[in-house]
Amino acid sequence: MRITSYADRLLEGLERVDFSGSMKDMQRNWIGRSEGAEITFNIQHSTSNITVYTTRPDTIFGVDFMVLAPELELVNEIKSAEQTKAVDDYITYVKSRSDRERMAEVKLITGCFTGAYAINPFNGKQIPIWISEYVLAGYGTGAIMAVPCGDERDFKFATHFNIPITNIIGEHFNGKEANPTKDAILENSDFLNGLVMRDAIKVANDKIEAMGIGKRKVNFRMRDAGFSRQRYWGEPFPIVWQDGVATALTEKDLPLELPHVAKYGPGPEGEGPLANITEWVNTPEGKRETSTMPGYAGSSWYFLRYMDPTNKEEFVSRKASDYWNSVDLYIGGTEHAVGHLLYSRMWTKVLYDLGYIGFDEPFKRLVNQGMITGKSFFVDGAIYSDDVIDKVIFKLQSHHSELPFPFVIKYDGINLKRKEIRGDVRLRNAHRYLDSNGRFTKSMFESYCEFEINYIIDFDKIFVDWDSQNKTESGEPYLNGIVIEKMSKSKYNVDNPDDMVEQYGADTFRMYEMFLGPVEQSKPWDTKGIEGVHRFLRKLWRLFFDELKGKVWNDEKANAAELKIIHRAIKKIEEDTERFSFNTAVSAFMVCVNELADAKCNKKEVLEQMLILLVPYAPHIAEELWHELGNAGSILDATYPTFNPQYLVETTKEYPVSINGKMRTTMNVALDASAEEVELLTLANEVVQKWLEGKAPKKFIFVKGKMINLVI
RNA sequence: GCGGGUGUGGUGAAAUUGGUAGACACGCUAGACUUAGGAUCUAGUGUCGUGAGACAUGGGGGUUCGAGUCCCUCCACCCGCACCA
Repeated sequence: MRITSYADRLLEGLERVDFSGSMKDMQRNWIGRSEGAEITFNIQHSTSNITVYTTRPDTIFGVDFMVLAPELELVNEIKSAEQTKAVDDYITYVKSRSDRERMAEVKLITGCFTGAYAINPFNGKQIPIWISEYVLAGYGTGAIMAVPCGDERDFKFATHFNIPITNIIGEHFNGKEANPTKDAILENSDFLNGLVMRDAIKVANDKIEAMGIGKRKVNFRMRDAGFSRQRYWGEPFPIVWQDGVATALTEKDLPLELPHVAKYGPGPEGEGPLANITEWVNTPEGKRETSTMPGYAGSSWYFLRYMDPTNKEEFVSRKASDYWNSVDLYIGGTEHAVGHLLYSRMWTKVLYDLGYIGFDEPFKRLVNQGMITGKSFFVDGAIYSDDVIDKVIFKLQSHHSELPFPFVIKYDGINLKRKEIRGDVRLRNAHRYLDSNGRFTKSMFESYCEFEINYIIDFDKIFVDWDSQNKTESGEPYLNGIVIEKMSKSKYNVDNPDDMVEQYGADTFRMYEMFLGPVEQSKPWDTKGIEGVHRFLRKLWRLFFDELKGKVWNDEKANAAELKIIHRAIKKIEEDTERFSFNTAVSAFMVCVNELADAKCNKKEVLEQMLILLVPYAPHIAEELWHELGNAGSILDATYPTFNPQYLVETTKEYPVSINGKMRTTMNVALDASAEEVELLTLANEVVQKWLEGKAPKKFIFVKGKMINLVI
């Protein structure tokens, strides 16, 4: 799927949407637009040439060598007779290395001289051509011009292989490290001499294009995406094949649905599971395509279908999509930043270009909820008895997913020995075995092991070896290798929400998630606090029904104090909800319920207002109590309460009184008192007089409605 | 390495515009009611100090009558990306 064709528009569209800065950065970074030039170099004693991509054509006179990706066919063409063996050996070496190894050993400098030379088109200088795995075949042209005085990797490469370095930036280059500046004045650079590099880029590009040896070029890091999967779960392609020709199904045969299958095994010759269902694959028109679409196919446009879900003619009518327009608010995680959220933006643009919808960005506003983090426990090594070391190590390396646990050992009581395992070893699901202080102690470890392993070994040794400083008050040792990280099945640090919903109900769970902290922040998951929210909902219920007395709610008229309580809540909850501050809104509900309980207010007039506010936070209990109050119809159709400021009007304020900025006492003063009146009251205050010690204050500061401060 | 974010009690956090730091909860300590409590209610709970008070928002500096909030600087942790020429 040619998402690269939309790269520029995907960048441009980011200017028009309300996404977080980091989300925009991640997408920009992923698209990875760079402006530069392609320059073609002739090769000495050869009719072939090399085209490199560079963003710094201004450094063309600092080129000391060229580097090709080892995979390029050109390498075999140009390698000299003397270097053939070395080049072939190097290519073999590169092929033997996995991507994993390459990534893990970025700092390892490897490479090989090809024996060939390129010619600098401006000064005719011979430039040795090397190959190295640090140049990627898939980006740009797979070839670079190396400028060691200005590029860190080029510099390290040159130093490693003793390639002489040309300095084109004078004192800006110290010979010890590259300087990637664009602000230096060029030297040793022929027609670019004396120019600031930033400006020289344009001059060099103009000259390169005028000479016909290259052209300006924009590159993207983003790649096109494969659009088929050898899997069962995914939309099937409405395509049949006959004699190698693909034909689309006619509309009367749509939609094409997945056939039901008994099992999902892979098909023959690496095909997907659908290939096993011959009665589905073989049609009179030919063989069906057996690959299915990737996950991002459906997720790229489902929100459009929601606008017109029963439409049998089109995926969405223009009338419906014009009415609903793009999504006003999307709440989702950053993990979709460069997948789903980029693909759906592209699809929307495609559908817009085809005229099917009238907007080209799917989501107007995007709020990223923070990740829920979990505690993971690690050990950096283990103690084994000799007879099982080999077995355990083998299991670690070859069956990592089946790894039982590094302490699965038979301890013979004598032959203990510490064996380092490469990398930390995760104690799977150890977070379920913590003491009340969240520590993984020796006794918790014992219950953990009974569950996981067959043999128990010398615990004291493990715990003491780990860190002898870690002791609980009772002297019990505990492990300290805790990492707070993303909660994830693959990290074995998850808690299943279903269990909590089972125990407390969906309202409690929902509200607790909101209560944890700001939506956009990542938060540690700790189920201890859930009790507080659950208690709140029970307390709310008791405003309506008493355990012994039954119904306690009544139809009495609310008094001023009660109206003040509920209107303060209306104001706060509405404001907090508007700014996505759900945690403080939940606390406002708690304050409201606490105050109503203290005031012994069980009045329907007040309570039903609160229930309507509560709908988005605890929908089930709100709906249920709404009906208990004798209301017909759903609470969802009730009118949202309107805040009335007159219930909150105050005539006096309890002012904080500070001396030199430090709060010393408070004073109740009428809100309409003048500054002069307040000053007299302040100076007469007992606490203030004590601090003044008979002296006159240097300065009196009064901020109406806020505070009083005396400088002495 | 580059980009983004976060640091406040024992814990999750609040403080929306520079104006009473710790709201609201969890946990903990007492007590009440109870055959019982994993129910409910009451009181207390940042640290030090008998007290008046002193010290407290990652560390250090600054601006201000006043700083969690603004400025400079350093540190730690988390999340992305990572040989992108």
